[in-house]
Order: sequence, then structure tokens, then C-alpha cells
Amino acid sequence: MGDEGRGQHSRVLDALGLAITAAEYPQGSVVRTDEVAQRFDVSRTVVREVVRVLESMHLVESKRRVGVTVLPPDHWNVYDPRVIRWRLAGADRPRQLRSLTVLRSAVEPVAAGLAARNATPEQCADLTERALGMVATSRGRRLEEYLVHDVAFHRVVLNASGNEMFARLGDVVAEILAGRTHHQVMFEDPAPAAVTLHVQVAEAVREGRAADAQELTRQIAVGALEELDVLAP
Amino acid sequence: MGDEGRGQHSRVLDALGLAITAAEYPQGSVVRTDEVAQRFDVSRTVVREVVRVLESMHLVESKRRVGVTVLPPDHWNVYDPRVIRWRLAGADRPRQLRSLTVLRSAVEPVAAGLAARNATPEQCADLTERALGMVATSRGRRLEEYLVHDVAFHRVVLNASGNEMFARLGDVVAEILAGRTHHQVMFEDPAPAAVTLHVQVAEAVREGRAADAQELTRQIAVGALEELDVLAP
DNA sequence: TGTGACTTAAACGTAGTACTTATTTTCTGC
DNA sequence: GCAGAAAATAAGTACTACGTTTAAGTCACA
Repeated sequence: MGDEGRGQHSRVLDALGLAITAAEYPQGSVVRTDEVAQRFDVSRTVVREVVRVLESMHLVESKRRVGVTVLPPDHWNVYDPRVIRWRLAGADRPRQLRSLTVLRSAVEPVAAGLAARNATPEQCADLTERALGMVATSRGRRLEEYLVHDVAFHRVVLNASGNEMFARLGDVVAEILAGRTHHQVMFEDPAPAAVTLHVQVAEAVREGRAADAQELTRQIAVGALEELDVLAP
Repeated sequence: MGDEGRGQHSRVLDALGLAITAAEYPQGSVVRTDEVAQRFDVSRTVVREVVRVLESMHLVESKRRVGVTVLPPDHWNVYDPRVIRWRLAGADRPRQLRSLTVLRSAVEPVAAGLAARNATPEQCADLTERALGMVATSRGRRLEEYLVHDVAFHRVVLNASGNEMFARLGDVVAEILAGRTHHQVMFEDPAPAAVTLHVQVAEAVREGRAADAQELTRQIAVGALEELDVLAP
């Protein structure tokens, strides 16, 4: 899943990013690079590189004679996969999960509609295979296996849309689905209705029925939103 | 619009980012940091910081004993505003514009629907004002003034949706609209139909008619897509 | 024909120093 | 006493030089 490189840089970046998104450093607070260097026992060079990356995510701002200032959340690059992961790992996980699911509900139906027009035969086959995999693993508490198929299914749809902006949301969807299985209370097997919908989407895409693919995917999204409402009111 | 800081770092980052997204450094090609340092006449320190940022955007990958490798486009963080700007400035501007417009067409209708439920009175007033501003500047080649109102209008809708992921797309929409006015051939005044639709969206949001706001915004998006089809077949 | 040891290239990381630029403080002059 | 200018200062910015680590390449030996 993650692409955490090894080395001091990644270690400090991850720690700082996590701390900032968790409001451990509150918005507006200021730190000096030397402090950070000492805190993590690394050279100032490493800290500077980390700060430059955090700055590129608009998590902080670095100004002379004042230090490194934590920016308010509405400046953050919330589409950066790393920021998403940090926030999902932190305290406002529910809020974040809701934002992302709403985004999904807007994007995925349109993506499915496009996929019905643009999907290659290979992608259609892949989609059908994944849908069948979901059916096969939808009973008997095989949640991990189900998750793999579910993630793959949605990735294929987003890729098959032919739109790179949609395709890049595959990671986001993966995080959401993984989060639902792992963190949300999900003792039960997935809802049969959802499984059926996935099979129908695969069919609609294969047969080029764009409107149907869109509407069916919309129903999946609605289901995901309702599930959130139940679990996190 | 831009937040280009001054200094060596921003200069080199911008130059390299532009060069990479323009495929001047083709995918898979490798450079050494010393080369870059010499090419831009800066120290390796600066180059290293730049590379770290480019790495965080997944534009490049830096490995020991091999150098800095340019990653294929499907790895890029295409939601990073800087990447978007670089690509819009480069050769595949039309492709990029289309991807972004499709994204808009998926997101904005949903955002407008949410705005109809969540918009504050201030936001409603702002929206109405902007719509009237668009009407007032829609004739007589006052394209620049029109653009300002148009961008502001869409920003308010996205913000009023109450979803942070939508709100963060304000910059993207601004880039698209600015691009249309400045680079696309747009000698004529904006289409009266589009202007009317904006006024109607403002009304629908103000009166809490979510479904109408969504449908009207969808029509605006469809118009934008058709406009693209005409200008860039 | 491998397979393990050696070489080496390049990034990674540290240390020290000088430059730049805002901010803060202090000093002037009225 | 206070407004404005000059000096002190603090912090990021940038450069250089050096040692460390990793992995690609190479060569020898079985």
C-alpha cells in the first residue's frame, strides 16, 4: 500500500506531517528548524528538505526571521495521498472519511459512464472477474479477500474511464474501502444488494450501457453514504 | 493567482517541473544532481531540496547509485496545483484542459446540490452578486471583468458545498476558466444561455432547491464540454 | 555458467560558514 | 516624550567540503 521510503527524510516527514495534521502543532504555531533538528536528532539539512516538502503541500510556510508556521487546514493540499493518509490516521478520521466518500459519490458514477464507452475488452473481462470474486467472497467472513476484489473493481472502473484525474483517485478509493473494513465496525458480511450492484455495473460497462452504468454506480455510492450515516452520525 | 516564492529554490523547481511535465526530460530518463546543479548554477543543496519536492509529487524517483529518474505521467500527482499549472503551460494543454473539465462536470453539479442545502445567507448573497456581475459584463468584450465574476461564482459554490475536497477544487476551476479566456480563442462575448444558467443556479441555491441547482450546474458543465469539443476536436 | 567478492558511482547525511532579510531594539533629533 | 532612522539580531537561505550507505556493475574463481 504505502510507499514509505526508508531513511531519515521519510521518518521525519511522516512524523511531522502526522503531528501537524493531528493538530499536535496547532494552526499558526511556529517552530524553528534547529528545534526540529534536535527533536529528531538529524541535521538541519534533513529538516530543511522536509520543510520544503511540507511547504509544497501547503501544510506550513517558512519565512525568514520568523520560522516555520503551521498553516490553517483550508490551505492544505488535501488531494495529496500522503496528507490523506495522515488525516485518516488522525483524530478527524470520520470527517475526512465523509468528505472523501462524498467526492467518490460525485466522481465514480461519471467515471462508470465513461468506462462504458471507453473500456477495452481486457478491462471488461477484469471487471467481470472482480465482480465474480466479490460474489464468491461475500459470505463467510472473508472480508479481506472481498476487500481486495472491491478495491480492484473500483480501480478498473476509474482507469477505464480514460480520464487521468479520475484514474488518480484509485488510491483514495482504496484508502476509503480499506478504512471501512479495518476501522469501521464491519463484523457482518457485505450487503448482498451492494454485491449485486457491482455485478450489474460490470455487465452494463461490458455492454456499453453508459446511463445504466452511471445510475448503478450512483446507487453503490448512495449505499456507501448511508452506511457512513449509520456508523458515524 | 500564483504563489511563486522568490529565491533559487522556486526558480529551479519551476524550471525542472516545467521541463519534466513538458517531456523535455522524457519518461525514464536519468539525471544526476550535480548535472542539474551545474545546469542552473546552484549548489547541490538547492537541487536536493528541489528533487525532494519533485519526488513528493511523484514526478521523479531518486535512487542511490542510479540518479534521479523521471517517472511516467501516470505516477504524477495531477491534483497538485503546481503540476496542473505546469501542464497547462505545456504542450498537452488541450488534453489536460479536457481532463479537468470532465472532472468539473462530475463535481460541480453535486457541489451545487450540496450548496443549496448548506449555503449561508452571506454565501447566497455573494452568489447572487456574482451572477449579476456576470450579466453586467457579459456584453461588450469585457472578458476580463466577466472572468473575475465567473471564477468567484464557482468558488463560492464549491466552498458553500461544505465539502473540503470540493472547496479545494476552486483553484482548478480558476485555472480552467482563466485558460479558456486567455488561451482559447474567445473573441466573442460569453453565450447568453450560460449567463442565464448562472443566475438560475444562484436562485436555486438561495431557495434551497438542491435538485434544480444540481441540474442547472450540470447544464453549465455540459456547455463547457461542448465548447471544448468545438475548439479542440 | 553461475555465484560470490570487489569496485565504484551516486545519493544520503553531517558540519561549518557566510549571506540575506525581516523584525526588534535602540538611538537620535526634534 | 515621541516619530523616524540606524543598528543589533534572529532565523531562513545558500554554499562547500567531507564522510557514509546502497546498489549496480565487474571480475575472478569454482
